[in-house]
Amino acid sequence: MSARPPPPPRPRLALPPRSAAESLFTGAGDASPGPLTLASALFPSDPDGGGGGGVMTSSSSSAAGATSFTQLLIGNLSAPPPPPPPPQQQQREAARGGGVARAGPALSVAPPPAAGSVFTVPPGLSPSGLLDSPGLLFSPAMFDAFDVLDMFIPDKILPKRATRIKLDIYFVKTSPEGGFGMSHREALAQVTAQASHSPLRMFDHTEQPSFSAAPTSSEAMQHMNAAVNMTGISDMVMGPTNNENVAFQPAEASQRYQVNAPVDKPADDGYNWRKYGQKVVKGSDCPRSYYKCTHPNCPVKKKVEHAEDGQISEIIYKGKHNHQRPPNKRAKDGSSSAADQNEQSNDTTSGLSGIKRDQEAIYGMSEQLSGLSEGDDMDDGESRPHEADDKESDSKKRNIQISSQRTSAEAKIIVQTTSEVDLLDDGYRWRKYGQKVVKGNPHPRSYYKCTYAGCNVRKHIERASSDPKAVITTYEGKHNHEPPVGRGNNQNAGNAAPSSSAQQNMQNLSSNQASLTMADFNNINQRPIGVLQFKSEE
DNA sequence: AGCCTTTGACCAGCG
DNA sequence: TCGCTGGTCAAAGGC
Repeated sequence: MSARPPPPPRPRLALPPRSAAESLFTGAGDASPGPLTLASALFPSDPDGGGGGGVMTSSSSSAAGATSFTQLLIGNLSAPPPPPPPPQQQQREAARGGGVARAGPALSVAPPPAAGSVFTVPPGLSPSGLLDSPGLLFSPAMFDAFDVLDMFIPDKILPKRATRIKLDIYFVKTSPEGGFGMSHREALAQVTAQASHSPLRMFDHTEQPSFSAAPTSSEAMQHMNAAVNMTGISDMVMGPTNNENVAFQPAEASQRYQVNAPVDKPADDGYNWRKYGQKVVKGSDCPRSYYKCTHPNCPVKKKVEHAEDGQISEIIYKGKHNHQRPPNKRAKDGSSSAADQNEQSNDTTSGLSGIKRDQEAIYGMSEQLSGLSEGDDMDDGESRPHEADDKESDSKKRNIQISSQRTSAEAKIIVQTTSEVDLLDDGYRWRKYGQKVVKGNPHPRSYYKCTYAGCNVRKHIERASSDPKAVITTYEGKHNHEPPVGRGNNQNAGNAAPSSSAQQNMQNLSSNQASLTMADFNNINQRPIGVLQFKSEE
């Protein structure tokens, strides 16, 4: 062991004694604990509590210096930032923790130097900056902290360890280049927001809590405005400056999904469908319609569920078109469809109304993402339907299903892909508030809520029972805010600089980032709480 | 005439 | 084996 300069003082996070954590799980009150409340509860001033090995532990005596999480943050923010370590040191630190060191702008979460140490933040790094850091990546070793959490959470709630790691790697944020083009996750988030421009309706899911995401009038107004100003999915996907590809960066898979986003989509998805069945499915009073693509030998089907008010509540695409999009019927009478326009140019504008464009965006996104299911190498551009022939087998293997859902009350988008990280890191900040293992699927669903104050958007992430790598993310509600600075869209314009002042940092932190911080640091901690929240919130 | 929807029946998977 | 459920078929009818 070569002598390493003693690191500067770092904030330390410590798990509370078991009793403290249990007190949370047992539900001390109806009110859901806020992130900082959780922080205070989970990171009490008493550092001598239980816990064990792992990243976040209280075994370190130096943890006595840490009081509350807030104080930790304050302390970190207040301390004059020492000069950042040289890049070599950062890399060493990243490698030491077993994490994936990625080139990125000066940001890495220092992995635990040794068992029994605590989660550390590199010197000069503010918590908000940490969260916003494109290069942020929690090392696998950090997930060992879940060992500690095993003490607090019943086995029935937590999945097996391996799965847990996968699930909670969600808060890993990767940036291969340090800079961010708009990723599909961000585009997806925007799609979500746009998808929800329509009046909202409550979803009632079987075997899962229904989410109340009733919009406020201000939200509705905001989205009305957004609808007016909306420029379409192409803007979302391509980013503000150019037609950059949208790169999918699955954490576990090596394939790189990529979308050269078409500009706009027709009101329908551009294909012709024939309804071949309708069924009332269990748990829903609304019928589900089954459609096939009318193109000969095209295997694509879609299921459309309707809400009670007759509006489409869910669309699930299955399969992939093995043909080109047929000419739009409307072209016959002289008006080219958006799909036609889309194929003819990259013009991002159309005269469609916001809501209609919204719907198109969903369909378009679905289609684009559906194309993503093809092949492992998407680097060369969009996988279009007519390219599917030689990739069909691969498509079948992946069995990617993309669905977009909208109702009069709520918008849902389901994307099943092999990438989990992308789906979680959609540009917004999420707090995990629950998890549930549903019948027929050994993998738990995870429930997330947007951490932005007053934002009711939620999403749940479900693993396919057949393929643990396949993740279905369902968005519910609509964001009443833009993606937080430093994540999401802002990443397109480069790396968001941390707030210049500690005060600003704390403001940001208290409103959003601290929430995410705690959600990230205590993902599992919050699960049981979230389960309890289901009842109280509904 | 062609295409689509409707709708009851049928099939397959699963517990 | 039986019942349940989701998915599909196919005849009939409508546009």
